[in-house]
Amino acid sequence: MQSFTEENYLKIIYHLSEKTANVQTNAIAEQMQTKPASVTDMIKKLADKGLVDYVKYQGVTLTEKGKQAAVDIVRKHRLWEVFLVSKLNFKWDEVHDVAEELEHIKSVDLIERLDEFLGFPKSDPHGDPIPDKNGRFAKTQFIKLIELKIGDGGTITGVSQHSSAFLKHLEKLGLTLGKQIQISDVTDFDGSVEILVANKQINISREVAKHILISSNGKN
Amino acid sequence: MQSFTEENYLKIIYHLSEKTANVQTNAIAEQMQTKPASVTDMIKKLADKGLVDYVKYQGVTLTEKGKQAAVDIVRKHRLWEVFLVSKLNFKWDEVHDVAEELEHIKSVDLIERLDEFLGFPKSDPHGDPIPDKNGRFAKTQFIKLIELKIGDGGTITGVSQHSSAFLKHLEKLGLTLGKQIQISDVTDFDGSVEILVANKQINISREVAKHILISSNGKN
DNA sequence: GTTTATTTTTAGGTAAATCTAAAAATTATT
DNA sequence: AATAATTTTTAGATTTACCTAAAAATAAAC
Ligand SMILES: [Mn+2]
Ligand SMILES: [Mn+2]
Ligand SMILES: [Mn+2]
Ligand SMILES: [Mn+2]
Repeated sequence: MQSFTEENYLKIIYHLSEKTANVQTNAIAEQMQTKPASVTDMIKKLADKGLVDYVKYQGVTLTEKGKQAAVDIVRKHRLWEVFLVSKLNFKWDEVHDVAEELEHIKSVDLIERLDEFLGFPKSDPHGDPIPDKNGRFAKTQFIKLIELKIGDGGTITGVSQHSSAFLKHLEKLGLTLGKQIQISDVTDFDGSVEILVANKQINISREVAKHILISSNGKN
Repeated sequence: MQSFTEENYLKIIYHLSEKTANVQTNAIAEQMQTKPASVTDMIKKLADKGLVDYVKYQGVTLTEKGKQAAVDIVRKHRLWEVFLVSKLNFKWDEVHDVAEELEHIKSVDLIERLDEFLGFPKSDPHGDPIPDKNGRFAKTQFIKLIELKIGDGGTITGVSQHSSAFLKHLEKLGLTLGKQIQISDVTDFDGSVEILVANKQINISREVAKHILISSNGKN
């Protein structure tokens, strides 16, 4: 059984592992909003518990056991986010902090029943996939909106940025999950993208386009 | 903002306050499953924070501020218990430990929305009243089943014992909240009580009868 | 009203998770 | 390859919530 803090470390290491195999001390410290010295201490503890493989100065990788623990927390986090949005009418930009606490409630029964209550959702309010109780993810095929060509279209199925500011901005633009979009034009000057959504033409910055994930219908 | 531990202390002091005005160190230690020395440490901290009034060797009483904090936790605990039973199909004997964790989630928004989602329940699965967001309890008029006379009847509206063993036993006897009962006889020999419930005569021990709360219809 | 028992507090210490400041290892730059 | 910059680790403290053992205060019994 892990402490809250250990669980938070495991989850962060898990997410950082998607970018680089060996996760660095400083990267963890930044995410945990703590100091590198503290991270080194915790890494040693996690290594002792067999949750990470650790070679001094070389960063860490999750062991199978550590990965399972991490995925379990991700599962809980995302299921709670679904609960907050679909049952308690939270907005998608309001759920993260609360889920950050709820994910640590320890009861296998609770999370299985919650999963059932929610109808076994496959993704959370930000489009992120929810692993099943065995830790398996449904395969997802996303492409960044920025990578689409003029004439390409698809459905908004996720975001790769979870800040409240970004999510509120998308909402104002009408760019929420499930919306159909099509690329009308790409501006040479600033890389901004002209898209057709709900029969309206809107312009979004390159920065915004980078963080919208599309399940593509291919060319049109 | 209080820590989990501080919150647990406040809640326990609150419950013990219902029996005696000045709550003793040893009583707190027993409930917290810790040692009296640890309790003294924590009491000092709570006194420093203005949550309890403390006179050495004389026990503690909650200040207005401490009482509010305690009632707030009781509110969360009971609302979560309702959620677990009414939405996730937990049994009334399975909810306590999980609610013990959930009650510490810090989000005013969350608990107000949960309250609304549950339809502003007035009592929890054990019949205990749920304070509103201002900390006010609806008045309740309970009488212990053991105190009823032959011929008296009423509705089961609460229990004063929350152990899983007791609750499972009640369930097996068909003595759940809302059931109508009437006293048929009281045995001189062992003080056990003969009652009529759902058209059946059953016998319950004095010990069981002590912990069932009835809203009485008076004599019959 | 002493003596005894109980309750409560103090003294001193441990473990978890953090910190700052300084040392060591690794990586990048000339 | 030597020097500089960056990253990471150690050393030594701090805070929170505990503990045990011993001392002090209060309550109960004789
Ligand atoms: Mn968390
Ligand atoms: Mn999410
Ligand atoms: Mn609790
Ligand atoms: Mn209850």
